[in-house]
Amino acid sequence: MNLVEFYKSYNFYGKNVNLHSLNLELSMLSKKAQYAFRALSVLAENSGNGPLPISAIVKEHPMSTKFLETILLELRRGGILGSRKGKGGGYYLISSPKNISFAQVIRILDGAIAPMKCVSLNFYERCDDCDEQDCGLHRVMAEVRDSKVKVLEKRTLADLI
Amino acid sequence: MNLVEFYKSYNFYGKNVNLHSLNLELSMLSKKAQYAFRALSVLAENSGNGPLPISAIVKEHPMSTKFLETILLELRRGGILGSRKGKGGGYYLISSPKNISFAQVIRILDGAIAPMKCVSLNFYERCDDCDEQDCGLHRVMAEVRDSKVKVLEKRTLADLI
DNA sequence: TTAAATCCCATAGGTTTTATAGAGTTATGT
DNA sequence: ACATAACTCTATAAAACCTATGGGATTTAA
Repeated sequence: MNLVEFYKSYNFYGKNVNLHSLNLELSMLSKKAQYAFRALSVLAENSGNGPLPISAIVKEHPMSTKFLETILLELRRGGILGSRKGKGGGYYLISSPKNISFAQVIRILDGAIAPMKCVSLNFYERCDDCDEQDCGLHRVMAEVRDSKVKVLEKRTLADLI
Repeated sequence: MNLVEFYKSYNFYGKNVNLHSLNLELSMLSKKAQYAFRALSVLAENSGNGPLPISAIVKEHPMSTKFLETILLELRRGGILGSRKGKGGGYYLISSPKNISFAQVIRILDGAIAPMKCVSLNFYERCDDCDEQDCGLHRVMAEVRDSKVKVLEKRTLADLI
C-alpha cells in the first residue's frame, strides 16, 4: 500500500481528512534550500581553506550525496560557489560568508521571494486578475515581499556560523 | 491508525518519506488563496447586506465556480464565513472585514506562514536536523516568520476594498 | 595508472495543486 | 405542498512539481 492508496482508504471512513488538516502546507522553504543552507554553513566555516568535497559535507550533515550534488551544482551555476575537479577538489565559497545573503541562495534554488509573481522584483510576471495600480491584494503582498526581503538581504552565511 | 501514524510507519521502510520532506512549492501564495482573496473582497464590499451566492462572486471575478465552491466551504469550516442554503442563500462574512486578517485566511487555506515548520507558531513540528537552541538557519527563519506575521496580522479584508 | 572528485543528462516515483463531476441535502418563496 | 435555488459532500483526474537516484563522462592529483 502506498500513500495514495492509504489516503483513499482512509477517506472512505468519511472522516473528511485532507492533507491540509494534517498541516502539510506550502509557502515553505524547499528541502533543497534547507539542505543547501546546511551545506553552506559547513563551507562557510571552512572558508579560505580550499575546496571541500561533498563527502566531507555529508559527513557533517547526513543527506543524500547525489541530491546534494545537484544542489551544489546549481549554486555554482548561480555564482556563489566555485569548484575544483579531481582529487583534492571540491566546492568553496566564491566570496566571504558575510557577502553572501540568504536572499541570493533562495533566489537561486527556490526562485521568487515574493508571495506572488506580480509583486516579485526578480521574477516578475503580470497578473491578469487585477489592475496592479488599484489592487488591495497586490498592495499587501508587496508589503509582505518587502518585509521578507529586508530580512533575507541583511542576513548572510556569516549568521550561520 | 491515522495518517500521521501511517507516515511514521511508512518511513520505517526506508523510503525517506516524512512529513518534513513533503514541503512543496516556493514561498508563493497558492492559487486557492488568491481566488479566496478575490472572493473575500466581494464579500467584504457586500458586508452587512445578507448572503451573496457564488454566482454573484464569479460574475465579478471570473473563475471556476466549482473550485470556488470548495474554497468557500473551507473558509466556512475555518470559521470566517457563514452560509445560508436555499433560495436567496449564499455566503457572508461572519464578522466585520476589519476583524478578519490576511493571516487567518492564509492559515486556513495554505497553512503555516513560517518558512519552516520548526519555527511555526501554529503548525510547529520539531526539526531533526538541528538543535533549535543553536541553529543559525532557525534564527533567521524565525526572523522571517516574524516579519511576515507582522504584516499579515495587521492587514485585514478592509484593506481589500 | 588509479583513485577521487566534479559534471552532465535523463528519468522515476510520489505528492500536491488545481480543478471537475455528480448526486445529495436544505431552505426559501410562492 | 412544491419547485427551485443554493449549498454540501464524496470521489476522481490531470498536470505540475519536488525529491531523489543512476550511469557515465570528464578532470585532476599522486
